[in-house]
Amino acid sequence: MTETRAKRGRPRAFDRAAALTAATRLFWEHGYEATSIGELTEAMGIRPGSLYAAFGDKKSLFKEVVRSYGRSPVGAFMGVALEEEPTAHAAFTRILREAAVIYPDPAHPAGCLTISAATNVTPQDAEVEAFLRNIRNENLNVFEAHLRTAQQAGELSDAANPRALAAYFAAIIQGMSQRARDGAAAAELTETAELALAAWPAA
Amino acid sequence: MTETRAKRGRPRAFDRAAALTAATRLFWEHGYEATSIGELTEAMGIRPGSLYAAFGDKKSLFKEVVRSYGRSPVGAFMGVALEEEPTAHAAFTRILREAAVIYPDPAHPAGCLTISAATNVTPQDAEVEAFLRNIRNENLNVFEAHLRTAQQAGELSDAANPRALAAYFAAIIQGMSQRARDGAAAAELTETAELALAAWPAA
DNA sequence: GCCATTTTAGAGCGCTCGTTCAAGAAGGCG
DNA sequence: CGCCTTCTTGAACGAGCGCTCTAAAATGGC
Repeated sequence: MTETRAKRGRPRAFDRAAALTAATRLFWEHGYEATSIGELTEAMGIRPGSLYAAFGDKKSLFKEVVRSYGRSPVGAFMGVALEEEPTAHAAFTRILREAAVIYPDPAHPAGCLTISAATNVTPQDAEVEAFLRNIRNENLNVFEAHLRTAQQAGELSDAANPRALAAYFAAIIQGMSQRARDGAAAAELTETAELALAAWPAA
Repeated sequence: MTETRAKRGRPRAFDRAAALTAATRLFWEHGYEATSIGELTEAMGIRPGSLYAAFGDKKSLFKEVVRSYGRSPVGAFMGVALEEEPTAHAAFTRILREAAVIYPDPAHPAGCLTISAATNVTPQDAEVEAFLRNIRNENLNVFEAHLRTAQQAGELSDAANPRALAAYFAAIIQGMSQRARDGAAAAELTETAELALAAWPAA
């Protein structure tokens, strides 16, 4: 399913990973419904038949894009910070500071794909909207769990509310993504990150 | 242009304001492109010809919806708070606390129309996206001007950065709107608002 | 060398989109 | 009343949508 070497049949003439990257860029920039199959095939350098043979329908392609994005450096930096930093405070500090630099990076479309790629959607694509919403709410649960663990370890004041703090960080991150899409530069977002960190409960 | 009494000709058979409200609800819920003329005419209780005669094309209708929303209680609460509260701190406290209650209010679609109604858009409707983005960035400028004035009046520490503080509040408000659309209740958003207010610079 | 298998290119499917048009209906005004 | 103006209705326009189909082309296995 992942990288099975085709034995029989005509070999694929295009780079599947490169095509997926091109699709990612389009969905990231314009969102799910505002990206047409025609734009996708042109950017991916293939014809519709090849797209449907390699990725299934548009919905499947989008979900594969989202999964691939979640494994990429830009999409996974939060999980990496939570894993690598020794304390919760260090982890969230790093998350906000990195988001401030990553979100407006001109090397890719602004903001976070998971946050902004399926916000305006027709009723028949509500499933796609829910797919991303579930990821966002699951990330919030990861934040909460991490903060709760930190509290039990004594890193975080007993008076603090892990769920409330997690929701606060989720909101500021989503806001920073939106601001990046509205043109905010890394300098502004870094100031926002520093101000946001003032909410960390006093020891 | 606003409410000119029609003198000659067949009178309009529908309530223009009620139709605008119905359109507002749809655009608010699904966004600009994900709302079709067919859905609009059905919700407004009119036929396409009547829509085009009364509101112009889809873009014009949307812009009128946005302007009308900006004059409604839900759309204007920030400006009201800035105008009514005696200090900048009181104003932003009120803005965040009210947003926490208004955004998830089930009496209307979740979140802020200006923030979320044109985020995913095809290239040919980029103008509509820019129309909302300009409003958001203009609101940010209003925040900054208000904070700058407060600083000159001695309400805000000289060490504070009005632009950075304005951008921070803009980000948290946009994040709260997104969280409301993701299902966050007033209780969670109120906690977020209180945490966000911790960023206010010490006197 | 042929067959089975897979991918390719390109045309085209049914459907919905935003928008327009022609004809009829409903009021004010002479 | 009959005219002028405006609104309503319902059908229809061209364009683009997601997706599929047919044939030809390109490989490995026998």
